[in-house]
Formats: sequence, structure tokens, C-alpha cells
Amino acid sequence: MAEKITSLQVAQRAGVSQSAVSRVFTPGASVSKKTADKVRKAARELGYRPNVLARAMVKGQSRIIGLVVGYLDNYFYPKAMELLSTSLQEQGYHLLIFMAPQTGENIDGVMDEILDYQVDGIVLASVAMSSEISSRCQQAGVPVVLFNRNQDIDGITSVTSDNYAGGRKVAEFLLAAGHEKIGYIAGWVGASTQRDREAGFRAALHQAGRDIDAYEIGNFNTETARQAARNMFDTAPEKRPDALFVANDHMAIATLDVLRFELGLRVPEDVSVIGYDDVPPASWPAYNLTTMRQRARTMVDETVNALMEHIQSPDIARPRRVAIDGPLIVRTSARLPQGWTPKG
Amino acid sequence: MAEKITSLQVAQRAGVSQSAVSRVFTPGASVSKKTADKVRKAARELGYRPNVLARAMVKGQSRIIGLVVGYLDNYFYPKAMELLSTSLQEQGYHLLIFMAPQTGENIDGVMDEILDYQVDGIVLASVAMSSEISSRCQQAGVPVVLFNRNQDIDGITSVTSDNYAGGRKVAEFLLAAGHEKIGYIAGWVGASTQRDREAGFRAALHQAGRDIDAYEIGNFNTETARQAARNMFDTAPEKRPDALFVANDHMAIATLDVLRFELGLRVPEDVSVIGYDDVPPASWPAYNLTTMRQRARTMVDETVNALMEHIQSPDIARPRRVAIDGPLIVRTSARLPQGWTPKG
DNA sequence: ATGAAAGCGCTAACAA
DNA sequence: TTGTTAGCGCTTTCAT
Repeated sequence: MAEKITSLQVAQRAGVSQSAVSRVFTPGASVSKKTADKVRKAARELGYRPNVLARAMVKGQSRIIGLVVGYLDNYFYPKAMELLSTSLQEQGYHLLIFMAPQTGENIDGVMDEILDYQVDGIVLASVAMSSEISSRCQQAGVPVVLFNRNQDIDGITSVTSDNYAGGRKVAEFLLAAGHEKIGYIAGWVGASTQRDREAGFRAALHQAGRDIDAYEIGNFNTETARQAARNMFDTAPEKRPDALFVANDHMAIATLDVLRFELGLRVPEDVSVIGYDDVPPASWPAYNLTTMRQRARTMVDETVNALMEHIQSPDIARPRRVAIDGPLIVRTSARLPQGWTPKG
Repeated sequence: MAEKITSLQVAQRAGVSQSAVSRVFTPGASVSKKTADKVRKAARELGYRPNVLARAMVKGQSRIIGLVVGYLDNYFYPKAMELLSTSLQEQGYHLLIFMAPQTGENIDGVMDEILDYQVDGIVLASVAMSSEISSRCQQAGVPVVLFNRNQDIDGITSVTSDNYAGGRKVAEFLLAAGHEKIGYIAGWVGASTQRDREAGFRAALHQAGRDIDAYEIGNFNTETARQAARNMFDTAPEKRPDALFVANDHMAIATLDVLRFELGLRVPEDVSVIGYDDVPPASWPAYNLTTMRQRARTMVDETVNALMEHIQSPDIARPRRVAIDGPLIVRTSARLPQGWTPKG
């Protein structure tokens, strides 16, 4: 049956006090080698392990980080999550998962649940957050970091790729290749990633006296993106864009399939397509998608750093807004600019 | 700063005892409406929420389920994980994530960590387990379910797809289509999924007086699978298999790319390819992979059921071995048998 | 229906 | 270095 071994039982077996046992299992405590040996022996024999929850209660630190994630359809997230989990694990923390309700923005309920677990920190992946919740977390002393989203709320830490710069790079690449009619398939308009990518893209276009020539909304959703692609390209050749920026890779891949298999267009001969994220399928030979890379590893490192800083010194640590630069990964889904060489 | 509101503070404000507050937040307790109202009001004003960890300590139930997962490269797992998390959340449980160390089979350390958190149950996804650990969990009274793996350990619950039956179906489909030389690219040989798929495949072949004509090991790894495909197909046409079963979709997709883009073969005209899992990319038009579907939703439901049963009645619940049947999803990567129609 | 009191398993002063 | 003691925030008898 469920035999829970407590420190008291170990203490009795080792012939020491219960607090002695506690000290043996507390890194910085002062115990004589002799006591430690006795305790360890007894513990081993009994199969004792400290109860993390009890420790959490008295120390006020659970060593649990709450992760709220909306959906895992975008393959950028599983990878990020794996890295995040591993990285935190190395620091002695673990992720407690909360799926955000798909419908509506009822993050509030989830946040309450999270706080109930006395988490030491919260990572919000691709999830928006009201300033009300933000202040509630702040009041509860729980650091929050927005992963792959940022928000105009004061004092909230966020880690994203540099979406604005990324959008610019894509535009510049397309412009340099001499494209004449440029289309854009947007993500969900409520997302900061979408907004910033589009803003950067547009800014670089404007700078060249140009603008987006065809615009559709794909909502970061595969099916919607397919339809968007049809709307934009199922038309007379002279009215079709010859270049397309899609706000993320998954939509770009769906678009690529529509272009090739439904509409019989050649990529990049008829249309250049560029995505954003550099998820693994982007590099699969069937797609070979030119795309802006999001550096998951760096983003995760920054997230963990921010979290640890706030946990270790809540007073000193200030909120920050990290935007990670990334390279444009040039593959074969977009025409190369004249004179472009692999090295740049 | 970090102002934690306790039930005592609520009690004082409401002018009742601390235990009254506890009762109000305990589903089945007996409290008068009047008291409940006072308490709720005070709680709302103070922003009080019960501390899950404290509750866990006294009740001996953490409402946390540990999930050990090896890697998320196979897109079957993110989906399964999402379903699992959502399903558990509905029952008031949450997943605590532990990444299994990639190198070696040192699951033991991870399991210890998990047990330290006093989890109410453990799900092992694609991870093997020693019988020693199994009995330790049993001794600790923590139910374990193996997800997508099974093992010849007595009394351990597992949930998988019916890999043996799946392997058979693939062989039968290939045989019916009249293929003459049949290849197999295996997964990691230590995995029960690999073993059972191959066994079923081979059994059906034997039954027809046939056998696997070409065999390579892909280890469930993309790069290894590519190399396996080259080894098997980069040869004279008459020595090449005209049909190939690959132990999972991700390897199948990698293989498909090698066949088409490196070796210039046509699929399915030159080679029929069948995978296993039915991950989302399998249905992308560029691949259109014929594959055995693993029913993630059903597998997750069974997993949750088994867990809940063991948690609610530890004595009555017996271990079980669930193998979920799935359909062969017929797309265009494999030649159709004569007279085959979409409906069956 | 309600309050007082005991205790879940642990850490952290405080003495000794 | 070690034992004693007092909690961490809660649930749960046990009286009333």
C-alpha cells in the first residue's frame, strides 16, 4: 500500500532528531559527517525522499513554473516547450501545464488556477493578458513572462523574436529580387507577432515607395490560410502577386500546397513565398521554404533568465522587453535577388 | 509585495472561525448559507484563494499528474499531450512535465523527482521503465500508465494503438496491391511500438508465404531514416523494393523526400510508401501519405480513465493493457489494390 | 452548523 | 553541531 516514509521515521531509525534529517537533505545546512552518514543510511534503507510539497509550504517556494499555452498546432511551440522544460529542470524547476481555453479570452480563470498552485513564476506562451491579471500577479509576487507575445502593459516582461525587424528583412529580400506585386497573408490580427511582422514588412515597403498589393487574413489557421491563398491567387495571371509573405510557416506551407496542387502555380517561378518561424517542416525538401528563423533556444534562455532573476531578487529585477534578432533562412521557395550569394 | 491572503484573514474579516472558511471552500461540507455568504464576501474583497499545496499536504492528494516525455519531435506527441492536458484539466488535475534524459535510460532519477512532488499519478510517454521502478511506484501507491509503449512487466497499465494489428493491415494492403518486393524501415528496436508493428507486418507477410525483402533501421530518427532509404533504394531498379513500410510517419516523410528528390523515384508509381501515426503532415498535399492512424483522442481517454480509476479506488482497479484499433488511412503514397474502393 | 484543536511533513529560529 | 519548538495554510475530527 501507500507507505509514505517521513523524515520522522528516518530520524527514529537513525537515532537522531527529525530536524537533523531535514538538515542532511538541505544543501547549506551544518551537519557532522557522522550524523549525515547515519541519516543517509537510514533514509536509503527506508526509501525516504523529502516531500517537495511540504518543503514548498514552509519555504513559500514551490519550484513550479506555470505554463499557459493556447495550442500546439504550430510546431514552434512543442520545440520551445521542450527547451523550456529542460532548461528549467536543470535549475530544479518544473513546468505545470495549463491549456488556455480555445474559445474567448478567458485567461482569467486559468490564471486563478495557476496562482492556487503557488507557482514561483508563470510563462504565457502566445496568450494575451489583461492588465488586471498582470497586476494581480504582481501583487501576488509572481513573475510573469510573455513568450512570443508582447503587450503594451507597463512592467510586464516579454520575450519575442524581433518581429518588426523580421518583417523588414522579408520585404527587403523581396524588393531586392525585383518583385512587382507583393501579397501578404496575415495572422490573427489580435496577436502582437502578427502586428509587428506586418508593421515591419510595410515599413520597408513604404521606404521603397511601395506597399502591400494584396492582403488576406489567415488567422494563423491552416484552413483559413488555404482560403486566403485561393482568394488571392485564383485569378488572372496579370492580377496575381508574384511574391507572398505569409505570417507564419504553417500557413505558408498550406499556402504553398494550394499554389502548387490546386492552382498549378510554380514556386518560385510564378510566385515567391516566404514564411516566418523556421519550423522543421520548412526545411523538408518538399517545401524548402525561405523563412525568418525564430531562435527558440535563445528565446527560451532569455525567458528562463528573466524568470530566475525575478525569483532570486524580486526587488532588483526590472521588467524587460526582449526581442531576439534572427536570420532570414534562404531556401528555394523565393526567387533570389540578383547577385545574391549564400553568405549574404 | 507578495501578500498572500490566508483563510485566517478571511475568517477574521468575516467574523467566523478559520475552519468555517475552509468549509465554505470544501464542496461537501456543511455550512449555513448565511455563513457562506459572509465568507465569500470577505474572500472576494481580500482576493482570497485556497492554497492548493496546503490542501494537498493534509489530504495527501496533490491533483498533479507527472508526465515524462522523451522528445517532442514526433508530432504525435504534442497533440496527445494537448489532449491529455485538457482532459485532465477538466477533472481538476494538471500535468507536471519531466523531460526524460535523451542519453541512456536513466529514467530512475526522473522518477524519483516525480515522486518527490507527491503526484497522484504518472504518465510515461514513449519511455521504458524498469520493473524496479514500477514496484517502487506501486509501493508508493502511485498509479502509472505507459502511453504508447507497453512492457512485459506484471501489473503495469499501458495504452497503445494496436500496433500488431496495424502492421498486419499494412502488409495486407501492400499484398493486395500485388507488390513484389517489400521493404521495411524499422524504428528504434528497443521500442515496443516498433517491435509490434514489425511483428504484425511480418506475420501477415508469412501468412501469404512472403517475407520482408529489404530491411533497414531508422531508429525513429529523421536523419537515420534518410540514410536507411538511401541504402535500400540507391541501387539497380530490379533490386529495389516496389513497396515500403516505414515504422512511423516522420521517418516515412523523410524517406519520401529522399526517394523523390534525391533518387528521382516516383511515388507510388515506382514505390509505394506507407507510414504509421497519421500525424498532420501526412495529410499535407505534398506528401499525402497512406498511413495507419493512431487515435490520439481515444488513447488519451483510456489513459485518463485508467488513471482516475486507480486514483479513486486503488484497491479495486486492476492493471490493464489497452490496444486501440485504428484505420488505415488510404491516401496516394501507395498504389491501390485492384478493385479497391474508398469505402473499403 | 460551528469553533477549538490536532496535525499533514517539512524548515528555521532558538537554545544548548 | 544538535535537539526543541514554532509554525507554513489547510482539512478534519470532536465537542458544543
